[in-house]
Amino acid sequence: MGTKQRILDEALTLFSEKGYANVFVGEIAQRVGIKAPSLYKHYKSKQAIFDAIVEEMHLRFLEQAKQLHIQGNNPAKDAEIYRSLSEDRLVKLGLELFGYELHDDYTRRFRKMLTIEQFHNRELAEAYMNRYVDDPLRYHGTLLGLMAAQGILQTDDVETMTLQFYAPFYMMMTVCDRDPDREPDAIRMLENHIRQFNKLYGRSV
Amino acid sequence: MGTKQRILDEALTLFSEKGYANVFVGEIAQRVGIKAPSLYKHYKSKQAIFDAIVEEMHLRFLEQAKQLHIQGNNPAKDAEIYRSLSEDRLVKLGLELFGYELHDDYTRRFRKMLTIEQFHNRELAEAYMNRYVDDPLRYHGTLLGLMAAQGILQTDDVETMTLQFYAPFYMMMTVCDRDPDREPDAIRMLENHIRQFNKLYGRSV
DNA sequence: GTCTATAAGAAGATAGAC
DNA sequence: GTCTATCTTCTTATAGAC
Repeated sequence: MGTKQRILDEALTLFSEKGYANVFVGEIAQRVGIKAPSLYKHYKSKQAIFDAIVEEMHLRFLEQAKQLHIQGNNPAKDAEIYRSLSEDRLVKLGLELFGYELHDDYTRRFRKMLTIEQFHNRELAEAYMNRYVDDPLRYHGTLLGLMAAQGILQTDDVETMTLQFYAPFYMMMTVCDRDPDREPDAIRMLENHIRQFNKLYGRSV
Repeated sequence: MGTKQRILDEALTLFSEKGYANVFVGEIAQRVGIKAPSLYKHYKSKQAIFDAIVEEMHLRFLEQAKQLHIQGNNPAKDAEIYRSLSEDRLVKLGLELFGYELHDDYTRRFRKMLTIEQFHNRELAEAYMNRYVDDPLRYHGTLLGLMAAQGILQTDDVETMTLQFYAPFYMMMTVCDRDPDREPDAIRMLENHIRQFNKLYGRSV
């Protein structure tokens, strides 16, 4: 990794742990293994580093959202896949998605940074909500909606069903971000959640 | 309100909007209507202001948790009350609790401050989780558990049922903290959630 | 308790040699 | 591109008059 990218990487780590204002340029430089003034050959200011991180994050989020959309673009097929899934397989899929959010290093650090900075930056608040509320609700809404249309799940209110499916994942994610030690318990609870959801909405047990 | 309390009040507002590091002592003083040096007659440092806020918050949270516990202390009675509740009344109760969290000024500002500062202060992360994850799960768990024991709700897994009940409230709270304009929609969704929950777990419609 | 003036120090950023 | 030395600005905090 080049120096320029390493600066972004170390800065992101620090911003996600302490917030922008609590990170000093010298600190970033030190981690990269250079002195603070050298850093200014790569970025013209501390703010420019932050902006570059945000831009990189937007690109990644956009790409990930697009991939979800592509998958969601052939929804009949997706729903067909889900129809044939055993409950165990469904649990595995759900927990894999959760595990990815928690363990993908960039994703996790971006999210923690957004959590800290959201209240004094409207753009970041929107990014957070798109990524962790609206996009997932849309994606799972499409999928669960198709399963409902096919009679795999039974409901006359897909929006509410989707909220009930996704909200526990969201909550447990914020818990594990704060305290990674709670991950095993979170996984256990989410597994029970998926099985229970499956039962409640009428899939065979 | 005395000057000493007004300092805490204005500081809390600023900390909840920008985070500790982005707030300058002069800014707090200005809002109170005094100059920065005068502020040091009331608190010996910026950190002391922050600490006083956190202490006040702990006291409030403790008291509120105690009230929940007192209510939860006669759980048979509580469950009996819930048994006789109409669905409409249940919806109203749930949304009132939600509205309190959103609109009570101190609570809202404490929570936003905690959200910002949680990652570089373990004590604050714990306070957040107690207040917004563990206490509510315990409280609602007790209540829903009693309703299940009396056959008002039907489940063999109270913990999961409680997660499914509470998580949507939690998620919508974080949404409204970021963008208060979304509150009407959040309320609509939560109302649907409560009704659906009520149906799914077997209360009469 | 509030003010003005100011000290003390930290942190972002630049100059210029190598 | 990296360094040392330095500038500038901002911010916390204190001194001392009223």
